[in-house]
Amino acid sequence: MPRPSRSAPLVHPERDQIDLLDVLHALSDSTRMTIVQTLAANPEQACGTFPVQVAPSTLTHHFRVLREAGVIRQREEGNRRWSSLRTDDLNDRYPGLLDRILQASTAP
Amino acid sequence: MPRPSRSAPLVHPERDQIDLLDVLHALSDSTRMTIVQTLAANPEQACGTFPVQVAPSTLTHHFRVLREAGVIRQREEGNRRWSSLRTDDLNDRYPGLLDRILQASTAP
DNA sequence: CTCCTTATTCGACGTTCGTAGTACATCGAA
DNA sequence: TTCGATGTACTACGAACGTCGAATAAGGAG
Repeated sequence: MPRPSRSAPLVHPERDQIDLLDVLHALSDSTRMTIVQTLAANPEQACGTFPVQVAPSTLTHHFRVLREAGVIRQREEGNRRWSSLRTDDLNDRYPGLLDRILQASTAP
Repeated sequence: MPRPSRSAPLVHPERDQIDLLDVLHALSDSTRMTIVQTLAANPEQACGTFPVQVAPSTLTHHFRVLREAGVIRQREEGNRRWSSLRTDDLNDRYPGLLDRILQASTAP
């Protein structure tokens, strides 16, 4: 099936359904960590504007992993898909976790 | 090869060599998370005394993943292998990370 | 010494993962 | 309308993962 656009809405877990192990797994990949770091600096960003060197289909896969883990939220606008960190939801469910991980990701 | 005991020492990464993505990956498995939670409550514990329902060889595998990620330290004493959290090393390299993850792991 | 406990290595199995190529649908501009 | 840009779905493949059983080795108790 091609891109469903308006027919099939994007799947996002509820705040209370976010699973810690899924979050940790989602963040344990270098490409996805780069995506999250980029989103931490830019509140909202289109898919194709991330500094990663992977094929577009691979990028789609990583965005889905992050989205289904509850780390990011995606919304469609025209032809683009905008991604943003679910900072509030994550801070509410796992206080301070995201900040610590992002801080740790900058260690040498 | 059977257990090398004294010949091949256990492999532990140096404090500065601990990689965040390896840590997150190590903690993204439920069995290993249970191990870490148990070690957080008990300072040192023998391998066979953890509340997990897996085969001994599987347990050995999980301990190796945690050890090579730098999450735990293992030392041999007689016939037993004692495991402990590398709390100081982790706190020094990634301040607060372990505490946040452990705190998050208790969320309903 | 013999036996049991502890924990390992090895090999095997299914599953999941990261990656890419191809085809395709949508949008916007020329 | 045509065309390019954007991003996805599907498919496939090799690698890594979680799991286990069997064989093995070392230590401790009898």
